[in-house]
Amino acid sequence: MLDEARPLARERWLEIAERAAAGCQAGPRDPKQSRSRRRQLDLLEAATRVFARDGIAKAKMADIATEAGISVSSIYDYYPSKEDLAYEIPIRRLAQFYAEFLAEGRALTTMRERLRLFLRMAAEYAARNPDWARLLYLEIWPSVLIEEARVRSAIDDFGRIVVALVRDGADRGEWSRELDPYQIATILMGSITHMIITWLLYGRPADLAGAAPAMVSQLLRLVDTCGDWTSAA
Amino acid sequence: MLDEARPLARERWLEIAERAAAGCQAGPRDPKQSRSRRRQLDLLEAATRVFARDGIAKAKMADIATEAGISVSSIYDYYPSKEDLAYEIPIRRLAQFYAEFLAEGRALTTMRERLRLFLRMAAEYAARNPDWARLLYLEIWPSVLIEEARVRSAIDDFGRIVVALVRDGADRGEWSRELDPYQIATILMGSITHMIITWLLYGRPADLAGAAPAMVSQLLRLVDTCGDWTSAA
DNA sequence: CCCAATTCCGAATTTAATTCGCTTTTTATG
DNA sequence: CATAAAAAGCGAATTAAATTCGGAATTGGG
Repeated sequence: MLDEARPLARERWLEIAERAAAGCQAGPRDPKQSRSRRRQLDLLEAATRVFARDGIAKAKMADIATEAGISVSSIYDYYPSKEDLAYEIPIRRLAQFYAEFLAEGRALTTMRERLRLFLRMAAEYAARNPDWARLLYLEIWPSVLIEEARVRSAIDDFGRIVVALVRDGADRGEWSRELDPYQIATILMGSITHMIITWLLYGRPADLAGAAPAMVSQLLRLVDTCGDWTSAA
Repeated sequence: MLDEARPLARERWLEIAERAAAGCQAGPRDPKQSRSRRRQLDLLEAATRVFARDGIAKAKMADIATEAGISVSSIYDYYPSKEDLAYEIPIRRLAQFYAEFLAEGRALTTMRERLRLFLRMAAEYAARNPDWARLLYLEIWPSVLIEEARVRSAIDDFGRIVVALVRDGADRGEWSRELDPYQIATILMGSITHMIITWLLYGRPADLAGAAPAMVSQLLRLVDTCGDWTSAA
């Protein structure tokens, strides 16, 4: 049943990560004039700050407009509603995140290293973009209400990539086929996102990006039959 | 430095769990008439359903009032705002959950078993009360905005208990002192809550309570120097 | 059965998102 | 450069929904 003679056959993770990195076309409006294009970016940045500070529900369009230096009604020339404005933010950044992962992940040789990279990058990306992370992890990710296909899909890609990496690793014989890929993926994603959320809410660990590698090492022991014991810094 | 002669010294988990189970006094209003007392419970149940279905932000007080069979303005005789109404729900149920854990946990002898129990119960409780779980895990837990001390404290107790169990276990020599209790607690809580969230959002695993024990076994391998390999069902 | 406390509710009031119609700015063109 | 069409911008309504208010109805003890 073992087939070691299939090193590069169907790399699930590549296919999924490529699609995820490409996503994010067809935004609500594509400004023709350059002033407008600049304003749209200002608007997105202002919205990110206000949403991160007040939460989507409590944030006022008036505050966002002031912060962006435009009028309230102009916002509606860019996005049909407050929610659509909020959703655009993770959609764009997630695609960028997946693209960065793809670029760095290609260069690696094992699924184990790619898994390590992906989880580490998730923490680093959050540490580098705290406002965006607040919005994504504390407001949008868990929300029941989001049927908006583009957001849902961008978020789901996160899980799909982790599952694909775990399965690809099993295919390559980097760990046992007995492991349930969904269970392992749940543990990996859950632990990292929980660490990020704890950091966002309580500021602990103080150095999120610094703590991530140790966490990831600890987690990866789970995919080994019997992990080594050195890395629990 | 090792002190094996301190088996029962200061059981952190007991102290914390007792306080957590006691919490939840001093609700916004304590009805004097019996009709009113009954109505308040109807109101909380109606609110749980509507909040779970629509989310706190989109839920309409009018819907809750209709569902509870009272008028909109009467709700304000019980709770000062929509949010306070929403917060009351997890406050009550969490205290009940901690009380159940305390009752069952006392009977056990090792911290390892208590940890296993706590995590399994969290999944079972969510599976038994899906509306409540939607509200807690998808809306309230991650919310930045909750400064309301009673909610914050009830939720924080969840983490405090897990950390306490991990530390008590180390004190008793059930596992290594080298382990970072915060890191381990993050993994345990993050994995379980992520499993619950996935179940709430996507219905997978189909049988949440059934899948929990295997997940917990897998997780507990992390506190062993080298775990056994049989339980990854 | 009656009174005071408690509970209840319909009708304002208020806040904030969204829409609308007109003005200003930009870009392309003769 | 002048100018018209397209694009972008805005203030003033409109609308939706939470919250407040002032009395009407109900309850429980005497």
